[in-house]
Order: sequence, then structure tokens, then C-alpha cells
Amino acid sequence: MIKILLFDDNPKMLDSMRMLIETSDKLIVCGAFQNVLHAVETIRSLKPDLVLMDIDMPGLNGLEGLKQVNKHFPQLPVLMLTSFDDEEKVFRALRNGARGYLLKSMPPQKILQAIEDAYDGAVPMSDPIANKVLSFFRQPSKAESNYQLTDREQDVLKLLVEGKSYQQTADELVISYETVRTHVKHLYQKLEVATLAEAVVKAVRENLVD
Amino acid sequence: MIKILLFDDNPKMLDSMRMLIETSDKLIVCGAFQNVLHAVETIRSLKPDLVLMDIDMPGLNGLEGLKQVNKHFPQLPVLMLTSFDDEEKVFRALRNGARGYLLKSMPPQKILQAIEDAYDGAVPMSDPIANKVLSFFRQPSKAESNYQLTDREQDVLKLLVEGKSYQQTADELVISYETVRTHVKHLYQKLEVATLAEAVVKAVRENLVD
DNA sequence: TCCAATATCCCCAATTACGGTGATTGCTTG
DNA sequence: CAAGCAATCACCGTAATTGGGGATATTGGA
Repeated sequence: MIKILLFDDNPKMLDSMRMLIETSDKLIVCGAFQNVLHAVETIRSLKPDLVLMDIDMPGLNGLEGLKQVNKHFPQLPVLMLTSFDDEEKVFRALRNGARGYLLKSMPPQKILQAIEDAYDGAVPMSDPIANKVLSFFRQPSKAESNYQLTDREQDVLKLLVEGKSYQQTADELVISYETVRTHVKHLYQKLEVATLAEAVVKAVRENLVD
Repeated sequence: MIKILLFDDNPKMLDSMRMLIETSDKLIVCGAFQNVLHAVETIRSLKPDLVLMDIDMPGLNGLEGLKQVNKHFPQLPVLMLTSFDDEEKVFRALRNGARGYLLKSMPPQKILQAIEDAYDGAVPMSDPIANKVLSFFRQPSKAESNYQLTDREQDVLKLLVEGKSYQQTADELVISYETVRTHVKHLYQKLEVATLAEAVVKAVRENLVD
């Protein structure tokens, strides 16, 4: 049996979550509270296997609760549960040690599954949340957006970033040294730099290559 | 029916994946290839609903394939499939538009579920992968520098990262060209690199200077 | 069809970086 | 005090880069 501890400022939500959870024969609610004021002591005495926490609570909110819990019990998985997929809160929660992030709009069966999965080491996230996380990764890759580097120029830049010399780059791309030089000249123009060091720094900082 | 296109250099893996997938009555394999050379044309003609791609392929590898596919068909979900959870590759894949990242060690039923989920807009990731992503958020990659760079070495490195030449660096620090060279030699030893480009790339990637 | 962009290749000359082997000074620590 | 380290400087020779020219071939559009 997985012992669950609930935090949600809304008593109705607390009740319906409790009922939902107890439809599962693997899960049991070991406590349910409307605030996180005594979360740490509560956890110490109830020893839950997992915490389900609403992020939008008045007073000491879910994020603070998460931080405290994570500080004292870094191994205890905390699932955040909320009605809105506020991007800012999602990332703050993940930064502060949340094990997953669920939307209340998720189908009840999926929520139960997510709890079990989280207990088993998974990182359950509602689809919209997972996609936000994904787009977070995609965003920094603004390659080919500004500088209009050609495919070949990117090939050359990539190898130079890896520390290859012009000659090594030429060999690897099976072109002549002089051709590499030409591409480099163009790269310097486009990137508005004058040395290899500047070029590779810019490439790394702005994720121009992968 | 969800049409799946497979890419994997290992023909046995290709076969077993095909068999696995066709045990599902919602999925069908519309093509299976050992390389990604003609991925774009293949997709144009077969019109798959989802692509399953091995990331470790010789020649044109999975990452390149992913990039090409994503460039031409940004809406087409691509699931990366691999044997090893190489952190670097995981993040590159996510940056380059992968819809999810699965380990071949995942239970077959979970893989099928992951494919369906991905098609429905989810971002399936094997547990170890999801946890890597989580830890990425928790620790904003502060590579603990135990390279033991001295103050002066850091001064020099900083200026080189800014694109200065040895001579410019010497002028700026009011030391001789030869002294800069000495510091650089030490930097190369400590950072275990052999060229300026490698050194500055490492410095930027690991936040060795500010 | 012509033009622009891309990719390829070449030469010359100047500058810069690299590897190795030194040395001197001053400061810290056992 | 001796040993170690950081910081400074020097010489030699080789390798690599940069900046200035110019050239040809192919391709996809206007």
C-alpha cells in the first residue's frame, strides 16, 4: 500500500481526492490538510510514501510547502496538482524538487496511474505540462534563425567548435583546406567576428550548432 | 490506425520492433529502414503518423535524421529509441524536436503505450530519462570546476573567451606576450585541451569565466 | 534566361598560436 | 630554511590562422 498525504486548501477537493484515491487498492490516504504550515512535522509522524500538493493555496502556498518538504525529505516524491498550467509555476515547482506536475483536469484514472508511477520512480506530467517542458528545451536552439548559416557553414562551425583544425575539418568533410577557409571567412562575416575563438564562443552561447 | 515509420541500423531490432508494434491493433508499421538517408522523401510518400528512430546509427545518425525530419515535418512526432541514456544525446534530441525518448530496456507493453500516448500529444520518456530532465531543472548545470585555475589564468582565459589575441591579452593585463603564453600553456594542461577553440568552448560550456 | 547564392578550389603574405625548455622573483607552508 | 607554487619573462622552431586577392561549377528562382 502506498501511503498518500494530501494538501489542498479546498475541503471539497480534499474529499473528492480522498475518495478517488481510495478507489484504488494500492493507495491509501494517510492524511489530508488544508495548509502546509505543519507539513514537516506531519510527514515525520505519518511517514507517507508520497505527497500530493495543490500549488494554489492561500497563505503558505504549495511552492513553499514543496520547498520545505524537499529540504527535509529529499527522497519523498511530491506531486504537484493544480487547475491551471501556469508556466512560471511549473518551472518553479520542477526547480524546487517536484516529482511531477498534474492538472486537475486529468482523467481520474490517469491521476491514479500517475501517483503509482511516481512512486515507482517515474516523472508523471499532464500532457500540456510535458509539452511546456519540451518547448523549454527547443527554444534555446535558435539556430539558423538569425545568421542564415548555410548547411555547409554549420558543418564547418560544428567541427571547429569541437576543436578541430581547418585541416582536420577539411579531411572530415572531404573537402580541401581552402574550401574550409572560404566557409570560415563567410562565417566570420555572418557572425561578425574576426577570430576562431570568438566564432566558437558565439556558436556555443547561442546554440548555433548541435 | 496509427502508421509508424521505423529507423534502426540493426535489422533484428527492426524486425522485433515491427513484430511488437503489430501486436497492437491500433498501430501499424508503414515502413522500416536501416538508415535515415532518404528519410524526408520516405516520409513524404509513406505519410506516417509517427516516427520511431534509433539514435545510435552509424553514418548519418539518429540526431541528424531527427533534425531533418523535424525541419521538413515539424508536426510529425518523432520518438527516439536507444539502448543507452547518454545525457548529452538526450538533451540534444529534445532540443532538436524529439517528441519523446525511450530506452530499449523499457517493457514492450510500455513502449506500445508510449507510442500511442505520443500520438495523442503526450511526451513519453523512460523513467531514467525523465529523471535526467528533472535534474536538469534542479541543478542549473553548475559544473563544479575543480580545474584549480589560478586568478591570473582565469584573467587570461576570460579575455581569450572574449576573442582577444595573446598580444591583446598581454596588453590588457599589462604583462608580456610570453607570460600570456605561459598561462595559456598551463590552461591547456589543466583543461586537458590542445587548442584555443577547445579551451574557450570548455570555458563557456562550464561557466569557467564570467 | 540570367542572377544570386552556394560550394568548391587556389595563391601570397602576414599574423598568431603551439610545444618545448629554460629562468627569476616573491610568497606560503611544512 | 627548503620546497612548492604562482607569476613573470625569454628563445627557438613549427604549425595554424587570417586577410587580401580571384576562380569555376551548380542550383534554384525572379
